[in-house]
Amino acid sequence: MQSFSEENYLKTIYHLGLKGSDKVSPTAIAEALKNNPASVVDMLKKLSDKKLINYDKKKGARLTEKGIKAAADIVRKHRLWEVFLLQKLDYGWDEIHDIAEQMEHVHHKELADRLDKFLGYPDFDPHGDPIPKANGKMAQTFKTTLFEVEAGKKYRVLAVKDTSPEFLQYLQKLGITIGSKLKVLEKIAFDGSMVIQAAKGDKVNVSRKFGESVLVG
Amino acid sequence: MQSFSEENYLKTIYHLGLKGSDKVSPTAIAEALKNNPASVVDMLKKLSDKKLINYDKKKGARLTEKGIKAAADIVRKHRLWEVFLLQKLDYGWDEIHDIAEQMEHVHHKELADRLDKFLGYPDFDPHGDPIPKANGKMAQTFKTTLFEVEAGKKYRVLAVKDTSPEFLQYLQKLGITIGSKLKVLEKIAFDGSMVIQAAKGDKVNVSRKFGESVLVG
DNA sequence: AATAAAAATTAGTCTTGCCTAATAAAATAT
DNA sequence: ATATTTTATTAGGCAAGACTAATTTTTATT
Repeated sequence: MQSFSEENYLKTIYHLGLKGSDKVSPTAIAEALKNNPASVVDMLKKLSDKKLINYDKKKGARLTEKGIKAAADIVRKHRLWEVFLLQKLDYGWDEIHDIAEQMEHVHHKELADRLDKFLGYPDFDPHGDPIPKANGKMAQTFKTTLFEVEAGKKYRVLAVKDTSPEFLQYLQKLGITIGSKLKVLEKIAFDGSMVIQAAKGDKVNVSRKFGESVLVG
Repeated sequence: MQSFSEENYLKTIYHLGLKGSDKVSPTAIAEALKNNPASVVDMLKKLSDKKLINYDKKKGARLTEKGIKAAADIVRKHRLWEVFLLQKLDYGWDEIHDIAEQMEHVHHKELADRLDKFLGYPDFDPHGDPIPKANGKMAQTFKTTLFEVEAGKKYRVLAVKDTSPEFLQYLQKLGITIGSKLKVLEKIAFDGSMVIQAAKGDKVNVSRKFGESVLVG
């Protein structure tokens, strides 16, 4: 069993490993965790001893099979709890992350599976990130942004990429929430903006930035 | 904000304060937490400094207003999560305590209230213990054990007092679970045992110990 | 290749929360 | 009232996980 701190490192290495194409270095980890690089080196040593990572100055930190399993489990729980908090407790998009950050560390062998079942086996969390399955695999992150879709069609809002209060308040003002239906009326080639209409809203023109922040399907 | 450890001390002092008639002493706390008394003394000093308790060798540890609020909040979350785990995730009576022990430390100002609402404002947890309300008050713990009831009447199982695997397996074997209806057919004065019949079960004679472990209403 | 800049590492410290051992204080028994 | 036992407290240590400062190694620049 890992400590909270160890789990946070594993999670960070997992994310950095998937994201960046370059190696997962102590400085990168330190930056992500807002820790000191010296502390990171200590921890990398510890995680190496526990066979959760392989660390090599050249290649950076790499999760072992065991480490991947542990990290994916934490990410899985994090994202499942986010779904729970949003769907069941009616929390806002901007609040769920910090709470899930705590809940992901709750341990019990069947917890993730039971929660998954209770929530109806969701594939994505409310931020559009795929939820790892029990086997560690995850749905291909096939997110389409509103910006990419064709004019004239209807879509459903699946998630959002931006969780700033400003954006969320704007969405609220437009009557858009997760699950809302949107119709794309027109795409303006000039600046990437588009005219859309929410189920029970007026026609509005939204910016390219807006379009890129809304995930639909 | 308190650390996990501080929260566990507060919770323990809260419970010991309600239960026992005598003072909450370092040894009593140490025993409950399976800690060394010396460690307890350290922590009592710390909690005193934080104005969460008053400690006096004569009177023992007493929660301040602030301490009561903090402790009740933890207990509230613990018991609400127990209800969640049992009702929503279908965990067994014997498993929920340890998980709730972890979940009670998740912080967010509205969390308890939202969870409470989601669960339909339950008054008792699955072990029959009253759930503190948002204001810190709790329903009078008016638990009737099966042992105390009259013969000839029907009751509903509200909770259980004993959570040993042996007892829970026995219940399962008898087809009894939370919410089950029971009919008390006969009470045997000789040894306090009684003949009962579960909704879809046969007549069985159960011991006094059994009767005292089942809470009904 | 020499030098400057950035990254990694080591050494030493701090805080939290626990421990053991030793001592002081209080309660209980004789 | 004194001796014994129990309880509380102090002192000193330890491990985890963070930090700063100093040093070494690596990478980039000229």
